[in-house]
Amino acid sequence: MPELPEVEVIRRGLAPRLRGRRFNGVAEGPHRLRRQSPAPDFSRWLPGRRVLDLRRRGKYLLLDLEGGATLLFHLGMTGRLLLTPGPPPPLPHVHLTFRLEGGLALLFQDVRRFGQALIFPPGMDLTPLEQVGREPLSPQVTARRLAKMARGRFRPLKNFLLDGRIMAGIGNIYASEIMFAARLHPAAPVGSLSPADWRRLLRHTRRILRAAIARGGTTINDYLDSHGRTGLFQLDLLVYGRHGEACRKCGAAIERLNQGGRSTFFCPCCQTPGAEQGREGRPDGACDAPFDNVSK
DNA sequence: CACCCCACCTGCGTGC
DNA sequence: TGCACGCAGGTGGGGT
Repeated sequence: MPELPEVEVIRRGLAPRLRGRRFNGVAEGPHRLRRQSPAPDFSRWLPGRRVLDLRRRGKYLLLDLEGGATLLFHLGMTGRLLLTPGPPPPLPHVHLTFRLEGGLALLFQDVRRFGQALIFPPGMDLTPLEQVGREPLSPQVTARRLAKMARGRFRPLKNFLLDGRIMAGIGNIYASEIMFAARLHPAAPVGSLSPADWRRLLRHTRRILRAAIARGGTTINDYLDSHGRTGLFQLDLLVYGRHGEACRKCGAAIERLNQGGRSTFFCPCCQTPGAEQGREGRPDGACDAPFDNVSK
């Protein structure tokens, strides 16, 4: 579930309440996450240590602890980090309960258990981050660099966007939204994009990620922030989950495509392969749609 | 190396 | 009502 914007919203929600706060202890649930440190490791490095800062890398959330240890979280598809002021409520699927000073409890709840919670002792490499690509919201990513990484490659644009080793943090929802905004077809071989395509793609990537953060993320089914609140960006989605509905720009029916076992949503009219040049300068809604599309 | 595919889980909506 | 099936925001390991 949580992509870059959702993890960033969680980070911003937790940071002011966790900074400077000491961990007391940890309790495990009956089931383990896909990757989860053994309880003795948490017990060794958490109790008595203060949280110095919270960082995000891609979809990973990192808590820097006093003394140099790092607590790393990944929320997988359905993970939540909930901070409760008092005794934690008896919620289902809570796999870790971190107790902090002042009576706070940080709960890791995850229905599908694809999430990760790992403690790294001081000085140890954060191995999960080694493969994480550059931050799309940082100047480290440039259109030129993306074009270079795509040169000579034939993989579909959608797969390229979802490849976290290239740009970190883009998931299935925002990939579709970004390609729609940039008017690029999800199956387009990445090596075929022009420099202008890459500039447009990066510009919309940043715009959409920032807008989603400002809206508190996207809640489809499960996502809640650290206060237990939903996001609002689902109201701004233009293609994701809108299979069969009318494109908001041209009226054509949004289509669903299966790429690598995952759904991609796109407008067959606005995102026609190779049609970009011919459309420059034309207003929205002026693509050559098949006819029964300005409807509903 | 580049790329594909499935496994890992539970829950929910749909259609028969 | 019940049941089978498909699908869901993520990685990561193994195969071609």
